[in-house]
Amino acid sequence: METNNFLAQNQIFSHLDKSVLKKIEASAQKRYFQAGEWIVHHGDVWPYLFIVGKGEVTAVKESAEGRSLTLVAVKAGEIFWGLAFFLENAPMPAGLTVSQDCELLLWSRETLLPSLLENGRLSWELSCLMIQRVLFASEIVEKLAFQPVAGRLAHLLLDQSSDNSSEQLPRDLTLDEMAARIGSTREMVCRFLHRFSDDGIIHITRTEFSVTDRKKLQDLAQKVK
Amino acid sequence: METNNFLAQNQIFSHLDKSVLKKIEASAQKRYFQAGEWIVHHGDVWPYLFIVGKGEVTAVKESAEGRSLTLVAVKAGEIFWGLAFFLENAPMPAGLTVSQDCELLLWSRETLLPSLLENGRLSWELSCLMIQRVLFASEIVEKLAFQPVAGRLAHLLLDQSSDNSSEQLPRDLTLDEMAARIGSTREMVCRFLHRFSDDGIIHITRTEFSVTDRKKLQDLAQKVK
DNA sequence: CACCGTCTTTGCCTTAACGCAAATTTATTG
DNA sequence: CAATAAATTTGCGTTAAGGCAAAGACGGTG
Repeated sequence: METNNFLAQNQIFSHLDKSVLKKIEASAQKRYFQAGEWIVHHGDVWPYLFIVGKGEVTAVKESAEGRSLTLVAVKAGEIFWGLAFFLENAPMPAGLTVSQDCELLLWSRETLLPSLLENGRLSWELSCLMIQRVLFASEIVEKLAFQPVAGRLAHLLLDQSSDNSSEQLPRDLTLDEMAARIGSTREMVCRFLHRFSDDGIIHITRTEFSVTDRKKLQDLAQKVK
Repeated sequence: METNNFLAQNQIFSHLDKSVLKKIEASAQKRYFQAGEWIVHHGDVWPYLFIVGKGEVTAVKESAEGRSLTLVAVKAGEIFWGLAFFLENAPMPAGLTVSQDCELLLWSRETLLPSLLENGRLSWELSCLMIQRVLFASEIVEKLAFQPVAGRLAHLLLDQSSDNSSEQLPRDLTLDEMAARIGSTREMVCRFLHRFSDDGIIHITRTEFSVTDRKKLQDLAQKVK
């Protein structure tokens, strides 16, 4: 089974004995979802922890009036959970939706809890993982509270282009998706993209974009006005 | 020692054997701080976990231009930590400051980690605690992203007055402090307080306030425009 | 190729939020 | 009680952000 290998590569499970790993692996359910499907809706009680085998899952908050905010994208090899996995009967504060067709390996609370209680290291690693997510949330808060839209967008563009300095990159997010990630609207994103373009910071076409002045973009992202 | 009892009352430690508890308790340092002092500044690497014995500690994010956002208030009996307790060399994403003279019982990473690794239950409880904090952060995000200032302020007022329906309550937060909790400014808070008052939702004097129309206030807090 | 649905772009207008400065009130301390 | 500091309140002007609507642009698909 290649899955064995797959699990062992994960930060959380990597320190377990082979035997324990096998037991845990055997107790997992495999589930498949298609892009656009909801795995869980906001408010549901969902006591599962999962690792993404293939594809991508995103956690999304939604306001009554359709606006939404993407909190995190969980990619292949990464772990995520329903709140009720930890806190019984706690409803999801955000929904989970599938951004790319995916395969999940998931455990219910009852299934995994015994292993967690027996293995201090396993629980510890889980704590560390959660801390990383706390950190991530903390950044979102900071940006929402202090950075104006321009700064948040600049940040997003930097993430997207990572280090690929000045290459042409496909625009694989729609304006609505970008807006959802930075907590704004389609129109705002569009305007700022073109403003950046006018200022010679990025170059943009309908299908591609490239960062021409990475430094200025970083300045914008830093400016914690 | 009454401290023994104190620790045992905590969610995290309550399930430990007396012997383990004693060992953990013995390994803690006691530290005292005065209101206004900083325990750690944003950006510092601080590998400690602590429980508040007396007083209150708050976690605060600050922008370059003096504006600040209070993330959480840690009260007596509650636990908090520096990021580096979990992630080596990770700098604090927020500072910790003392809102009321306090006594902390704290452990360094090296001190407590062995106990965590040995005791699955202890690590697990810690995970659960962190999840509660994640949840809290998630609410902050939601409010910042979707709720206008009025809604966030309404929320704060409801928290402050908890269930004490229509009693007169002391105004123990300054406008600046309120502003810091909802991510806005002194002036905004002042204006909305008086607007609420004009609308007959609250009654307010310089030193006290009371909620006269709890339902309307809840409506405002709900309105996830 | 014509049609449809989705996405992007832009102009125009409204509102929310903020910053500054000044006036006023309250608290504190010698 | 005077003097000073801190906190509150208000007016006024500015900017950021958003909503609506209409006009392109594009990619399919029949």
